[in-house]
Amino acid sequence: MVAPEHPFQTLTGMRDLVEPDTGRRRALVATFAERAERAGYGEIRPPLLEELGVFLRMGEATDVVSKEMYEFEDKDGRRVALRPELTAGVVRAFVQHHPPTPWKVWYSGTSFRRERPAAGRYRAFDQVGVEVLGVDDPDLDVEVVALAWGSVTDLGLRRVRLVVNSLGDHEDRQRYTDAVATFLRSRRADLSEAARATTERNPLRVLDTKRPEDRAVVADAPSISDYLSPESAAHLERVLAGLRAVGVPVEQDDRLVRGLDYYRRTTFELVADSLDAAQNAVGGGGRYDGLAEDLGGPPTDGIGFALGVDRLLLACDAEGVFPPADVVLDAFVVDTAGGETARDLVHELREAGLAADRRYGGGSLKSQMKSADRSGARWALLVGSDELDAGVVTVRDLRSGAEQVAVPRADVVADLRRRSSEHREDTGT
RNA sequence: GUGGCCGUAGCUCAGUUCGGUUAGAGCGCCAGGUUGUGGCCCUGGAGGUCGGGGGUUCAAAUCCCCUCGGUCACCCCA
Repeated sequence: MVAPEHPFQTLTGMRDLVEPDTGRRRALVATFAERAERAGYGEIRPPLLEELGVFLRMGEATDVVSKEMYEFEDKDGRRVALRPELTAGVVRAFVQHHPPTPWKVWYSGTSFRRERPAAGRYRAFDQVGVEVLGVDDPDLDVEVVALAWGSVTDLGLRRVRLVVNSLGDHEDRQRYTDAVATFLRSRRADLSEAARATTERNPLRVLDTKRPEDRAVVADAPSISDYLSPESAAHLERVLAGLRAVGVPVEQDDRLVRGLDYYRRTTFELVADSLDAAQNAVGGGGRYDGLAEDLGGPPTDGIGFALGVDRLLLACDAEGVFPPADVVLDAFVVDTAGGETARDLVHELREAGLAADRRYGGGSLKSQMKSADRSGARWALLVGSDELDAGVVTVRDLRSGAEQVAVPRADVVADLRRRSSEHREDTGT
């Protein structure tokens, strides 16, 4: 081994997550999983690495495919890529295993995009989401969108809006895209240079530009609502009516387009008003009715969404909700009489289901008490030479300041269990 | 990928304008004050390649170039 020239550090856009962030993310995923499973969804964990072709259906013109994927040739000479999202992999799994439909799955996991990092945007990022394959019924759209909405409100977020639109079926979308492109070319002189380039590559993307000069032009652009087939329009109406019926506040926005090529008909986005406009989309999704066929399967309707965990938590911070929970310790053992009691007692406490820790390497009573205090433990269990001689352990409440008591060594675990359950009842935890 | 700003102790930052004693503060950490008691207070201590490399200079945290990382806007997207 040769020592590195520079200390190793995380790659650009990647980070080490530690407590309390890790615990907060566990809680977020648990909350999401609970809601999804209540609605009949089962968990799926597709691999992080897939054949490159699985992801190309997102659209060759999208940045995600054209320049942001971590792709390489493996030692077998296959073109492979780290997943930039989970939908394509889930649909690939559907095509590969042909499970009975409807197939309802939820997921949580990390994806990778080689972009310039920004607030709430990393090169390795976590999402939670669901996909449903095999159902063409607008009431399923209602279920999926309501699930996304509920997942956000479960966290306590209030300043989030749900925006819904329809891109129509394949033909609608194509006709509309052509109309938008024609319109934008007619107003070419008024557009920014970047928007002119986007017009030729992916005209719909221009519709949600954030540049003021382009926004003025886009305001005059044709509306998708004039290009929807009667079937697509009816589908959208049924979805909107359904969401209102179940009490999900929804806004319709005929300028909402989503980045990936596979979206058809229903599309939606969750926008956090508490975040800066650049990264305020905390989640989004929609129908992708042709995707399974594109991946070699039978024609199958599909719909799903993904929520960005980093942005959700950013929004939670901005609203002061869903705070990270402290790690709770029941007992901290302080032993200045040789250490055998600490060694044995923490083990007994843990085996009995209590959370217990101690300090290693000895130290004065004072310094061990400082460790006990910092640990956040509810009780300190003290063992000095006096206790050892008397066969007892001194139990000290570190929060109330109440008088400490001597408990026979043999009864300490049972005593702590009793105190702990009483304490939980008191605090309702 | 383009442009702006930033990088000094574990953390948050001062010092950079106009180069010049041993590079500082608060918090945190360790120890003592209290030879068996945490939090508050007092005292002391440890801890720094000034992101890295090169250059200019008698002299660089400070000026110049390159580079790495972060951040904001654009692009794109969760």
